Amino acid sequence: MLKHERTEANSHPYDQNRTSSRYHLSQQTVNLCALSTSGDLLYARRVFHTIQSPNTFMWNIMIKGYSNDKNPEGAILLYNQMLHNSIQHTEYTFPFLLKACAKLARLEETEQIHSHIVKTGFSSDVYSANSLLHAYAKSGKLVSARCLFDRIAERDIVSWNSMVDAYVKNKEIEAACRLFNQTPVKNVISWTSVIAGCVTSGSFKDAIHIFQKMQIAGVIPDSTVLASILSACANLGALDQGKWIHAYIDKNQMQIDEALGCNLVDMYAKCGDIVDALKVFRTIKNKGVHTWTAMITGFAIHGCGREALELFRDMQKAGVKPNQITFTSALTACSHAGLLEEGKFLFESMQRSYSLTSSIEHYGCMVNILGRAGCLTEAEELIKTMPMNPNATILGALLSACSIHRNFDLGKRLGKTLIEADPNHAGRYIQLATTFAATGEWDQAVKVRKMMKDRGVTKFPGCSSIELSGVVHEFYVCDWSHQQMKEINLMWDRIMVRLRQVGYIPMTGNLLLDLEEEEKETAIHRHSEKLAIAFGLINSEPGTKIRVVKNLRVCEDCHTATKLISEIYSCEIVVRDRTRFHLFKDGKCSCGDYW
DNA sequence: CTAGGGTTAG
Repeated sequence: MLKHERTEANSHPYDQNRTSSRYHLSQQTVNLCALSTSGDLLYARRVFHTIQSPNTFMWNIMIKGYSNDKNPEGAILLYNQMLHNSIQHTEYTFPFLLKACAKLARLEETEQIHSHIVKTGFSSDVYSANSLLHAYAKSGKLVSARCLFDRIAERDIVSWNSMVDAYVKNKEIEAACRLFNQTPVKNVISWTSVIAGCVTSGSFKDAIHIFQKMQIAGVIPDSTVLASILSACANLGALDQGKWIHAYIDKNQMQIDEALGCNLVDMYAKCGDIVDALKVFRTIKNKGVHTWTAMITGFAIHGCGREALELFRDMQKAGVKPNQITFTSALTACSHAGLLEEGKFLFESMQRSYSLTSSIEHYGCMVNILGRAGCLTEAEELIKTMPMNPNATILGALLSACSIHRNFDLGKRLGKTLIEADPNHAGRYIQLATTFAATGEWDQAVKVRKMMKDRGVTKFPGCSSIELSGVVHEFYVCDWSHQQMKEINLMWDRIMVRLRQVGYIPMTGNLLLDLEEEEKETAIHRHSEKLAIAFGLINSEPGTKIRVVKNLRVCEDCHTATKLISEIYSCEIVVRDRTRFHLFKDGKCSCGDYW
């Protein structure tokens, strides 16, 4: 096809008196259009096709232009044309071409190009080898990538970094760290790769630790690594660390690009500081969909449904189109704030006005919204009529709604289905046992507990963390290893005395039935958030906000106790749950007791 | 004219 077009161009009258300077002009035009970010690839291609016999340089430029495009397919097509026309390669041809293959994760083409590289004698070119390594990694061919890496005679820093990144992207974090440690000379990209690897694998503390080592090694952070670290801070709820990064950015007058701004907003929001999140958000110019979505999510997890929806409208006024994730955030906002009608409207408009397909997550949000409002039949109906099979999350959401609205028949049915579907999930057994207990069917409840025990299913350990002067302290259920455990126990005893004075009764009904009543009390008082709160009260000035981050959802007893503690000690306690924030103040919680 | 690193939900 391409050849044909060129033949047509050749017959064009202007081409009859083509001069050398005209050729240069075309060359420059192609160059400019194909390479500049604001360039016009289509136009470059048109001009390219008017050139009778473009040299390799021009072909390379065109391939490069395509390799940077959203759809780099054209690079491969052009390369085929090049082969077809017997155009000679240069060492510049392969890196661009392989970049396109990498983007498209095209293994077959990568392998073919590999053999071309060998045949044409470019195997020793480190640029081509590194590009090839990267393309193999993107196709998931770790073994081929490593094999190639081992054979590169003169490995440079890019070879090492690409191989580390190959392990990271294929979820082999340990191998990545091993290779990183062997890397002879490291730059900021080397460090970023392992740090990002830690972040994606959930090792947030490791990420921060490695970042500190990076600074000790004298490597200057750039905005990419800071974006990763901010994400780690957001996940940990490490506000002080995050603020330090923000100050670093300001002090060094670093440009706040989309990703950095987005992560700053996300960090403040997830660390419980919605005011600063909004402050940063407002200063960001040219906000893209990521940034808007991060802020909407921030409002959502704080239970600020109205604000989230208002921002959703502002976003569209600003001409930014919401994507599927934006809708998940907006719907989550509705579910946490109990906005039934708004949620329904959003869910419908998503397909109608934005032609976005609803994923199972969106249906999940709707089930939560309907479930919270007590529309259980409607929620069940939605699950039945949705185009995909329900997963455990969605049925779990309906089950929670059943418990809240005391629809035990449906609850029991769902509980059984869920255990069958996911027999290693402890929470499902507990949900079902609790449902039986609620209807007085103790023997059934015991049976479910026993089934869980027999199958060796164990609860995911609850963990709460609290940041104190830049250090994140973690507490696990029934873990006594913290240095200050003695003081924490004494503090908790004192808290208990005052709690009982205001009429608090430990809620032990939902606990393991084979424990004595006293043991049950001990067990719930070892819940990680209670340890963290006691620790926070010991180590901070009276009146200081106490911020706790929990990996699971807060239990009802802890929720009640924390409300009372906020009143007794006149302090604000912010607990970040698995799904949202709870701001405890004057004996009340911002979630309105629905979570 | 070359190669490698980041973000929003659940």
